[in-house]
Amino acid sequence: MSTKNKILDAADVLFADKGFNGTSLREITSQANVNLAAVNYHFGSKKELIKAVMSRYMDELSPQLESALSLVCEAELKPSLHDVFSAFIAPLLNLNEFKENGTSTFLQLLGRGYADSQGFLRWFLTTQYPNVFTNFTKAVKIAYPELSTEEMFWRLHFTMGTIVFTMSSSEALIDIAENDFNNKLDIAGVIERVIPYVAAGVAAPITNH
Amino acid sequence: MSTKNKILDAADVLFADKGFNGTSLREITSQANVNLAAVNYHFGSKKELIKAVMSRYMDELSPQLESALSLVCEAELKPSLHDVFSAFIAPLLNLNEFKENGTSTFLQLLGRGYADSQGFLRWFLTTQYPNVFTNFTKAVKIAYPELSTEEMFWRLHFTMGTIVFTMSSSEALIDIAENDFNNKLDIAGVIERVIPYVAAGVAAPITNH
DNA sequence: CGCTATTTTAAACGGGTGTTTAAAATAGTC
DNA sequence: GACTATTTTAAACACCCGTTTAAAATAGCG
Repeated sequence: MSTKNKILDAADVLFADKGFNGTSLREITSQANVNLAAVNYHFGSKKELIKAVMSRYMDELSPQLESALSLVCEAELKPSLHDVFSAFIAPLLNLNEFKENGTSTFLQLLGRGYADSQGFLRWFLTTQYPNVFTNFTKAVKIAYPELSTEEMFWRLHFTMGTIVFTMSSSEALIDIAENDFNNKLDIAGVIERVIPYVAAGVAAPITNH
Repeated sequence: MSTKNKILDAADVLFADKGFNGTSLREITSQANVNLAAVNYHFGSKKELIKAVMSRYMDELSPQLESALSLVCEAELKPSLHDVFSAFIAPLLNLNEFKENGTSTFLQLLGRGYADSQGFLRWFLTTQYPNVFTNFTKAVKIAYPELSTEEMFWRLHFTMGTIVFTMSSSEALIDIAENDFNNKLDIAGVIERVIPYVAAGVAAPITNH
């Protein structure tokens, strides 16, 4: 395997686990069994490495997500919000074939990206992969046309928050759930539980402000 | 003002803004106009300072929260989930009188605590202030008795995630919303919008797994 | 005032950080 | 096989970190 990929593989697990600021290049390179200077040689800087880690997932995910969402939009029957959110399941779970534990790693990385480094990663993702966002809002608009654009903006960000936060602490939550309820879930089980929640949240009745 | 309070006031704003790992003691002490060594003199270590920052808010918040929740539980009419979540509004907004921008600062800190430092703050809060959690689940149980304990566990954590994540990026979101919709919200406005969302999420119909 | 206890201060400590350098090793090509 | 281009390496760089030290300043009190 190339040095570049060895670094990426070591980096995304460590980044997901301990955050971007919480992971040093020395941890990454010793985990990857490569020289410290290799990161700056191949990627230029730590910041560029972070972008590369995210891009590897997004390049895999975003085409699948776009086609799944357009399938929902062009269906014969008007899709429900549950349909729209369910469109995310298959592409997300496919990341597990792309890389071991790919789904939870990616979602944890997403959570880290929103918390760390005051939003530079949010800017990177929304400017680099805008279609995912626009297609998603389009699908929601079809499923729930009464929702104003502003209300939708807020509810989609609440949804983003729910997913991202849940996944970034999913390992801890899965452990607690196993201890307290003797019910061993995996990441697919968590997704199964969060979809009805966010679908109902977005579908909440409109209140006057 | 005492050195101790000058440190606490500077620390919680910086912690909320840049995270615990992302804020150095030197930033804090120079912002507070005190000597670097004062942190270790008055608090012992950075970790203890973090606990002290959180405790200052929790000691103010948790009694109000407990009484608001018991009021909901002991009402004549069976409370709705919306009632339960609305019980949080007043105590949270009261933090603005306790300290400038107290509400959003505290909620941002909560979000940081869940992301940073692999959950030591979650442990600290749940062991130090367990009544908030038990009273809350009790209230939800009354409002929605059909929900199994396990399903409730998950939905309450989804809710926690929604709130915490939203608030930790609330400033950025408020800015975007103002630009795109010419609608200047404050933190109370965001809370007003998130309550229907989480109430509907927790109230979502039960699915079979 | 004089004495003790508390608090503040400047300086240093040991260690970790991302990044750069220049030499050594390897790969690719004529 | 010689020569260039790419990649890897060990070492150093300059800087920031949390913490500790011991002296100086201040406060409290009989």
